[in-house]
Amino acid sequence: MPTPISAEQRRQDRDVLLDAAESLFYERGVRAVGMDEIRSAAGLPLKRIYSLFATKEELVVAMLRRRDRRWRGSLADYVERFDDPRARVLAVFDWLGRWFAEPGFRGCAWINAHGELGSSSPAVLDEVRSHKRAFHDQIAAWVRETGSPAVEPVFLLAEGAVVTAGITGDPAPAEEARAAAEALLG
Amino acid sequence: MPTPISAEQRRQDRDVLLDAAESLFYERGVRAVGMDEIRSAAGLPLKRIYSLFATKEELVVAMLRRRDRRWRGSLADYVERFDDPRARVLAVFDWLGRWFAEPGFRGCAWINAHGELGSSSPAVLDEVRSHKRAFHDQIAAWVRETGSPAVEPVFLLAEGAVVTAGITGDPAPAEEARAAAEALLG
DNA sequence: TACGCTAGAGAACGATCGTTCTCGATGTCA
DNA sequence: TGACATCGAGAACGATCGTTCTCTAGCGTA
Repeated sequence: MPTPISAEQRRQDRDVLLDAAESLFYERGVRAVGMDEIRSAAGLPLKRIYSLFATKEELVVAMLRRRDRRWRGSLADYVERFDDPRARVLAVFDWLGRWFAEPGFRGCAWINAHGELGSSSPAVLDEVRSHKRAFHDQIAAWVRETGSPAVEPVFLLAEGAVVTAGITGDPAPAEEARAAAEALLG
Repeated sequence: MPTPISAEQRRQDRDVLLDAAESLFYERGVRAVGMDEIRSAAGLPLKRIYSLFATKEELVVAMLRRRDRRWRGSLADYVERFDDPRARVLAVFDWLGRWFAEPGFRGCAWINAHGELGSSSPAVLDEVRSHKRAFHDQIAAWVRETGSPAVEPVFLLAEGAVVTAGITGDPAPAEEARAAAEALLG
């Protein structure tokens, strides 16, 4: 066999590819970014890209899935450094506030993907719904620990803050939502 | 002059065109819908379309603007049939719940447009921001009438409910947000 | 009636899309 | 060393995009 590609090389290429795809898709939207641009950003031959993901749609789904793992992992890491259940719930909004203030923040990648592709790609729709369900359940578990029944309001406040900060470019909704959550937790 | 087009014909064509564009864009996203499809849905020659709007982007902006007038008008009509300030704020969520339950509901057209075009079209971005500001200010005025300072939380709850109902397809967030608003108004 | 203009229908244009194919280079095994 | 499998680079493909152009039909005016 001449020059086969190692499993490790594949994993590494996959990561590089997903990095490029994620930042381009997030920045400009999915349909606005062509495969050629992803290719040049990733520095990978098109052939290799299509050997890793058969279609652009698969690449989008894989990118959303990896982003979900990282995004929710980072959130959990931040939140669970606190011991007090109430502090944990409020920490969610602090974490969101930091995220909103990051340069290039442009709202929620899943909400954006849903608006653009939700009606034409069942696979993307599934991925978006499963991310939102997971985020919801994460919040629900933390809220329940406080003994408060305000699970849904806290989730809706978080979603509202993400969307509003994404559109206005102002991270203030994180603090506003945090204050409201504080009041709702009682 | 041979067969010139009356101002009234233009207005009527404009409406038919915006109707077709609005439903197609809302249903499938902007980039997913081509001008030819809009043409056949509107039953208008391409030439007329481009005499009404010079570019697709202008058509999108005009469609968002007209939708904003209608959407906020319908909300205000519903809400302002109530006299009690508190009832008015809660009525916002009832109105949202009815909207969520409509067939074909697919979230907020402005949030969707923002995710898809916000980073590539300044005109669309402006339109989205101005709609959100107007909706925010509408809610703010109603909340202030109750004497409660909970302006931002009520707005964030509404936004969170719209986004969540749009993704899950379940209108329940309207009631959940309504209950939370009720608690926050005190 | 003949002319001038505009509207309609849709072909055409150049660009770009996602995806596949070609082809020469490269390195491995018999 | 020679045969061959696989790779990278990017041309090529067919489809589709937004937009413009062509051409004919038909009306209003002289």
